[in-house]
Amino acid sequence: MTTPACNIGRAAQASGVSAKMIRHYEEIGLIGKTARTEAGYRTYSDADVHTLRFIKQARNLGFSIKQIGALLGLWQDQARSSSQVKALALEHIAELDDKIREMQAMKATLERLAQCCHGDARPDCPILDELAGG
Amino acid sequence: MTTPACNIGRAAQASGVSAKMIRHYEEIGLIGKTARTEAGYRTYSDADVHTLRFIKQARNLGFSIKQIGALLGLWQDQARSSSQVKALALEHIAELDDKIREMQAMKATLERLAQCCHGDARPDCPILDELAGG
DNA sequence: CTTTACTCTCCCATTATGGGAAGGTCTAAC
DNA sequence: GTTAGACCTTCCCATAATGGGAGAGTAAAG
Repeated sequence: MTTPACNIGRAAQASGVSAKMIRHYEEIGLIGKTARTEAGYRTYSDADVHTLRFIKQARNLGFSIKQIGALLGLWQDQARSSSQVKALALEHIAELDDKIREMQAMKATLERLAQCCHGDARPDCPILDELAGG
Repeated sequence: MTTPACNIGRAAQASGVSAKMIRHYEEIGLIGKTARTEAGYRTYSDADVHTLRFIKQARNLGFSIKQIGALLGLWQDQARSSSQVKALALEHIAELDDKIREMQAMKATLERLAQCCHGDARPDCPILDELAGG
């Protein structure tokens, strides 16, 4: 039962990862070296495409490439413990939370300033005043 | 009244922008070409340092370099209208909001998955199942 | 003078993604 | 059979903002 293989273009379409990125992931070692035809074309089995979809999903959730490498390792490790996976997820949740809070603080400040700014033809502006250290 | 001038190190300390970044901002044209001593050392007037502090404040609020370029232009333009400044601020607020919402969505999904994951020594894990497209 | 602290310019790295060029290959239609 | 168009290959460049470090010159203080 030879697994049906496909080109990089088809793998890209099927996984949602661009061909450019698939090559990149191979280059940086996130995925193993891909099988090639005699002519040098990369070929992807269903399992390969599945891996790419996994990566895509993880990227959609904001995991970094490094984290995805760890997730892939756990995914393929039958002896993993779910606590390891959960730890990675919680770590990422904490990162997201930090960034969210940082941005919310920025947004709150900007909204306050924008509310104070009359926003008409006159030049005086509390936003610029704040930036200038007023 | 010659404005007291200082080295890049002092300007960095006084503005909160690293020397590396100050040079970079000059290179990309965010700030004008800096005055030099005969030996080639950059010198910064109080006004220059003030500009750097402005940039630092804007960075703290998450404005991009491009946006800061626009803000600097308005700051130095006596004929500006506050509506122009406000528009930039509102644009940036909208960007922040998009990113915040995106991250909150990621976080919500991850929290849901993490809650479902028992997080013990067993290998089965809904987080991996989700990434694998379960 | 010599040491120490500073500065200069270059080059490289990061993170994730894409654009584009120059050239080889596959396929379908003629 | 040949050819056009779609696809693939590698290689280089670019983005945004920041930093590290090397090698060489300069400033200031001992």
